Amino acid sequence: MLRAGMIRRLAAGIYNYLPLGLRSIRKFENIVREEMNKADAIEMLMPSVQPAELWQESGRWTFYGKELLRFNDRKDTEFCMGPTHEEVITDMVRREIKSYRQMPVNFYQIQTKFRDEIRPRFGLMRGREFIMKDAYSFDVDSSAADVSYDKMYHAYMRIFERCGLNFRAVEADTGSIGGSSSHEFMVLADSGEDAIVSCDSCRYAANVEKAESRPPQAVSDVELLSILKTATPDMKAISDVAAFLGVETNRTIKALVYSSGSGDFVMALLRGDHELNEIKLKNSLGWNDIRMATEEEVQFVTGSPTGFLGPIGLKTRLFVVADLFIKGMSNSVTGANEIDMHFVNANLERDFTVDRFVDLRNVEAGDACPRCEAGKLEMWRGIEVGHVFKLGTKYSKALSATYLDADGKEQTIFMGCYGIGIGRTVAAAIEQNHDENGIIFPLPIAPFHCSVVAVNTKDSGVMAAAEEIYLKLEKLGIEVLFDDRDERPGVKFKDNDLIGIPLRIVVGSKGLAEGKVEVKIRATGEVLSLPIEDAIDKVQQLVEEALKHDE
RNA sequence: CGGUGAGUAGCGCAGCCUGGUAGCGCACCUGCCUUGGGAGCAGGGGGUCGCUGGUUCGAUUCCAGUCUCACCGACCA
Repeated sequence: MLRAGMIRRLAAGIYNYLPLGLRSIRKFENIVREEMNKADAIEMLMPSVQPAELWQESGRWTFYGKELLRFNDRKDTEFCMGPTHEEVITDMVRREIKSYRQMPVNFYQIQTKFRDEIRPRFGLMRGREFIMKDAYSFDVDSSAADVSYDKMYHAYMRIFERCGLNFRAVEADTGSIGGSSSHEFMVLADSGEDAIVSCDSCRYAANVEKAESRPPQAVSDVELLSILKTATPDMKAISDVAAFLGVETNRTIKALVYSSGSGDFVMALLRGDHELNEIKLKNSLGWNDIRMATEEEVQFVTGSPTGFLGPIGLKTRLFVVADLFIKGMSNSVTGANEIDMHFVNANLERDFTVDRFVDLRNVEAGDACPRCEAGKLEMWRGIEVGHVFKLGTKYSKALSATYLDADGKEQTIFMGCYGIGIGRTVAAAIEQNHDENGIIFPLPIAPFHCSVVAVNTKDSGVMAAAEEIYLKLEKLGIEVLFDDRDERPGVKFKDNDLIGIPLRIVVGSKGLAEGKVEVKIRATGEVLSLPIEDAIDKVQQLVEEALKHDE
């Protein structure tokens, strides 16, 4: 986008939207608006500056951390730049909605938000200031909220389908927004920041952060060998230990110590060749924060340096959670909590105990699908462009947003919230659709549908024909960019390719002598030499086809 | 916040080690020429060398501090 002159950086993570970029953004906004309206959501606009007291009321003033940009006004009252609007909308709704008869209702807005990201990058993909569509639904109870959620889910499907994007809706972790369940909408692109999996035979799809792993049936009747303590000098990594002892890494158990940041520690056990999913661990413990324990902390709680940790012979009482796969393991290798020592033939129950079994590992490509018998998981990279949440009563309770039901009893409102990163979606569309010459915009969000290039601006015949075509197309409601710059043809072609206009009509003196112009389709590279009127018809037909969508 | 690197013309860079009044490519302006895939020739404009202080007769260059940015890690639509 930077190269194509669509945006320009003003400060770290903060961008100017140039005319071309803005056109694309507006295009997408309008698609979002149409589909939201169609799904019975009502547009409104909330301020980007929000009072601290609302955030204190919901408890997120302290919870949200540093990416909430805070500041004081002249009276020293605290404010923040809104990173999201749950508090504001809930505050509004608790004043306005009093009766079950006022629901269901869904409000949305397209607003600039600000999150003071630690590390903004990739242009609009992860800016600090960004445009977002957010919607909030309010319902009388959980099942009504599910209906609202489904409506939004399907509206989102339509939105991204209309943009011609290759995407997946996946189950996701709810992060700091909270709530009971959520789906993310992921545009598939190799440069995506998120890893997602989908089943090759059923409809299961999830973010790797969330994706469930299915352990194999526990193998019974394995002869338990007697446990042995063995010297493993300087063997810290699982691969080293396994190689040294001559076993596969999947016969080893690795132990990791994590800290809540507020004095709590936990030991997590995983099969040696598996990877810990910190989010699963965090959620299973109900912690707000999680980080790996430091070398000193590990020494303190286990009495051993890292690299030789295990569940046997811990120095202090430590809560031990184990991945589900641990259940099925026997005669395993594990650290002895002593420098340069490991146990072999360690067995659950006999040699060590586990406080809780939880799904802790990251799934991998090829894993069995957690939902169906036949399926295997495939892995993709994706860019998160939309996210829908069932919030339940998290905010309505905190801010006491209630209504009176048919019996006149006070009830808590059930909420849902639904976001789409506007700028990010446009950026993701480009990420998914480009080649070495530049952007290949899907027509519905391209800044223009078609361009008209006059090869030689000094040739009055060419200019007249080009202008005529331009005017005729405009009259047909097609968005046309007229490139009448006095530049060499090569320059104009390159620029057209770069900014990704889907269709291009080239008017040159040679073709014009035969009454023909050229229509080029950016996506396929297809070139058609047609008489002027046919070319116009062709463009109109292609544009209509691309904009068509189910009502 | 941690690690790394960089701030010199609009953009990309050189110069700095070994102090002596700043240069290259692209872009820009003028003229000629050229017009189907980023042409050519000639001429021209443009810099408080990130900022502050120090050393020195003299600092883009050496020293100290400071700010900003980029890349890599933990957070996120």
